[in-house]
Amino acid sequence: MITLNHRGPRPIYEQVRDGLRHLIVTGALLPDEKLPSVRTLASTLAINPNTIQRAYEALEREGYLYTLSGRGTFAAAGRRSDPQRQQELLSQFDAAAAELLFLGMTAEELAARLRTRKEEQA
Amino acid sequence: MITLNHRGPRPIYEQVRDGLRHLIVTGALLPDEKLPSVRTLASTLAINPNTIQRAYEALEREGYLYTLSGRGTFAAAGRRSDPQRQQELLSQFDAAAAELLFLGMTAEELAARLRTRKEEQA
Amino acid sequence: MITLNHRGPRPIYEQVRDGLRHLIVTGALLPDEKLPSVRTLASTLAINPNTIQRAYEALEREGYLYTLSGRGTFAAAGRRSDPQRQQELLSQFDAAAAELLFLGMTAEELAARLRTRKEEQA
Amino acid sequence: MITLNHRGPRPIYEQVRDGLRHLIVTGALLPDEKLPSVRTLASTLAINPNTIQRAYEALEREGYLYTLSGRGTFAAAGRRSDPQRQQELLSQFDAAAAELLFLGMTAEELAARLRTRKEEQA
DNA sequence: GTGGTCTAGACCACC
DNA sequence: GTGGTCTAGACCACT
Repeated sequence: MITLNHRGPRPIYEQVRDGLRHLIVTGALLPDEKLPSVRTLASTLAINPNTIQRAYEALEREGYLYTLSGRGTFAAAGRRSDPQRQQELLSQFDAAAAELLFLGMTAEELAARLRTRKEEQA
Repeated sequence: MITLNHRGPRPIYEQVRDGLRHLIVTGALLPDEKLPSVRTLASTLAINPNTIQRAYEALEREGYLYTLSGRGTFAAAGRRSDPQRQQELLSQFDAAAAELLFLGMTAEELAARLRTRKEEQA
Repeated sequence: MITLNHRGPRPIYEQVRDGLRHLIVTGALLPDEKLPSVRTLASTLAINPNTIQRAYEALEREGYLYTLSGRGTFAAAGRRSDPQRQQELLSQFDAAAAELLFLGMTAEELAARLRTRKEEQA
Repeated sequence: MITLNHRGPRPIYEQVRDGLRHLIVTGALLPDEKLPSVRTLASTLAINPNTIQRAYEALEREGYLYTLSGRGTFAAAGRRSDPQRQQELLSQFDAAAAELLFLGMTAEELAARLRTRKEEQA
């Protein structure tokens, strides 16, 4: 489920986009699983269908979703492409890791956390 | 060195704050090392001293800096505890890791990256 | 060989048509070489024979193919004149060239690419 | 100036996007030149501001435009980045060139056309 | 003034 | 039914 914060500066469509992306990359939505229709999700989240549409469109552009016209929207399988996005993620990963290490966590703790994550997704 | 992006929506002071924090947590600025004065850094980056001041204040509030009045501003040492910040960082770490794993990276690759990072900081 | 993208909005028959035209104009299919039958190609590509038929008809209309009834379908030779198509191709050529030059490629690089292309076809 | 075809399958926002991109890459809009405001261009073209906004948004994502908040939208300078777009353009360039050569144009004619293009942009 | 976001409601093509 | 596009009109933050 996706929770929205209507206050605050983050646009709703970004929150929806990031929430859906999270569901996909963590395996909560399996490859080729159908997502709710634009209208359904819109009424579930109590927002306008256009806003959902915008999130779907962004995720399709990024390759996390695909559309079969007239049939619906589906989760894509993982891939190696888009080096730019991968670079951005590695920067985020490094920055978070560096600060966590600075704050006293050990590399072993973080590696263990990685393994847990991997198992959950598998 | 800190690079600023004057275009784009991110406020300049956030970019300065994050850039300085990055220098501190990666060990580029050692504990108790003196930072450039507000005016010096402002002229180096060609921006308003108030903007620098705001970044310094934020980092001092977060505990990454301390100020000795009349002497200057200095990098703090790690090992402080701010559970909220730590929680936020772990979320960022998990999110980036999950997506990188989805995109085909292995947990081993990421763990190796952690070790490299740790050595650079040590 | 022709690769089809079943996702995405482009009709299949257009993809087949463009793929075949590409084989012909690059010399992969020589003039008067026999193309696979509608049924054969349909089963190779795992799509409906009607779709192949539609692509063949379009290419025959454009002059890239000819059909001998009862004998099969054959690649035509070049040097035909369809000023409208040529105009369209020149527009595409100009547009792609302009953007590539804008992105930093040099006219020499593109001219060299033309020569390579010509040699492959010869 | 941009001409729109309201009939036909091409979405209007794509026509606007491609038209503006063409103005930028051919040098009709110089780097850092201000584009008309969303509302102005919308009324000029007699379409809804949201449609213009969508075109501007796409071009900013692609790096052909940049926005200074509250100030306006400006043409970006050429760059080398986005290898994916460059690859796509090279494919279009090759496909158009191959068919033009097949139809009887010579590599010299096309190279001369490239030089003309380059001069116009310079 | 500028761009950015959101809502409401409509129409289309495809299945 | 599905996604995709467009219009109309509103509100926001920033300069």
